[in-house]
Amino acid sequence: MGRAENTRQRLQEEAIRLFFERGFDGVTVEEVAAAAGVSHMTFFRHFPTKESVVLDDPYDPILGEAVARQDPDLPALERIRRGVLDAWETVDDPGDAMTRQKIELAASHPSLRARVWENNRRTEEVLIRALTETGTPRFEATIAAGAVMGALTAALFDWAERRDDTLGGMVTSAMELLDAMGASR
Amino acid sequence: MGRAENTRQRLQEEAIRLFFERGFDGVTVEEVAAAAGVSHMTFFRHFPTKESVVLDDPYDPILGEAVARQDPDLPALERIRRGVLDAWETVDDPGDAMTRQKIELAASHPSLRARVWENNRRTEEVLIRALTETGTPRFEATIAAGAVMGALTAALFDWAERRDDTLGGMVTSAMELLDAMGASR
DNA sequence: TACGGGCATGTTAGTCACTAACATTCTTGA
DNA sequence: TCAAGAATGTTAGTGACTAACATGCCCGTA
Repeated sequence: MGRAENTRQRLQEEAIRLFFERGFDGVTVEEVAAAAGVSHMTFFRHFPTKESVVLDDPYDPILGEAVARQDPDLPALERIRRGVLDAWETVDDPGDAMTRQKIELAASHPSLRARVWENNRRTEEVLIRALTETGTPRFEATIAAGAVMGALTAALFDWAERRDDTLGGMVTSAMELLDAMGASR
Repeated sequence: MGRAENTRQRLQEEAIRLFFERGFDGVTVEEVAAAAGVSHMTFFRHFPTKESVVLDDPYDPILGEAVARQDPDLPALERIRRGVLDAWETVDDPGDAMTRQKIELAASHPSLRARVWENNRRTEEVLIRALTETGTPRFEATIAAGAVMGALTAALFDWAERRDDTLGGMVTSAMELLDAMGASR
């Protein structure tokens, strides 16, 4: 691990620790940088915004590939739904303490939640591309991607507040519910 | 219209005009305030953030009531879907120029999009309440609300970029698509 | 009409996220 | 060992937003 990588990791750990202790607004970037033993400029060289030190998860490519892998004859919503479940199994243990803390933090503060949605936008674009490249009309792909990401994110924030299930269990039951919802017509 | 109301409206009109001319980042709050003939403090007394001068639409209660009105025996997703369509008809002409400009602006800039999502959160809570009060389990209501708002917002941003339909037409076909998606199992 | 109280606004002086420009110190390969 | 080049530091900003306090304006009432 190079010097930069090491600094980056220290910044992230100290940031999350401090945000948990005193809240996101209760800690300045200066303080995070000081705790990691660097100046505030170094913080911003590693993370473009204060929020991004909490939210830096690059799931997108895995998700896109998993969706692209589904049977093209299935409806769009179903392909994304199955892709999400497949991708979930691929990822190496997202149930660790650090990830849980990040999700809790993200759910706890407006400006962090807002960034989560902005990240989702990138993910939605990946999903839309995976679908349209296999024949789904663009608008349909857009709606399906929005619906799944909306449901998933709502579930994630709900989970962060209540935590009465594992992360994986929550994702699975969210997708199952979404599946069952359409079944009544 | 009182003095305050008048100031507020001037601020909003000047803000949207300037944001369109020079971009959201190309205009400072100072400049918006100056254009409206007030100081920057007055701006912040009327709008809590720079973003909120663009995003101040209180649809939520109408939507909540429309959803609550639907047949409780229908599945959650379907009740929200129908509620959205009903509420759309209730609202007095949301297809006017100002609204269109606001949506275009909102779609055009990351920090504005982020606020849209944060507003959606309030709307989702209203939807969840309307559903749970008529017997839908909480988690199911959460997923359904997230899915519909996710689909709707994705459609809205897509529309802002392409504008090859009316707003109302887009909302209707988005809801129809969402409806048709579940139909295949 | 004068006045008094409350509401809308102004002034000033901050804090904090974030950026640009330039200087300094490590680190690494030839 | 000695340059690059990478990583970091320093300094001086800009701009969103806040707190505290001062001023001006509009209203009903005496």
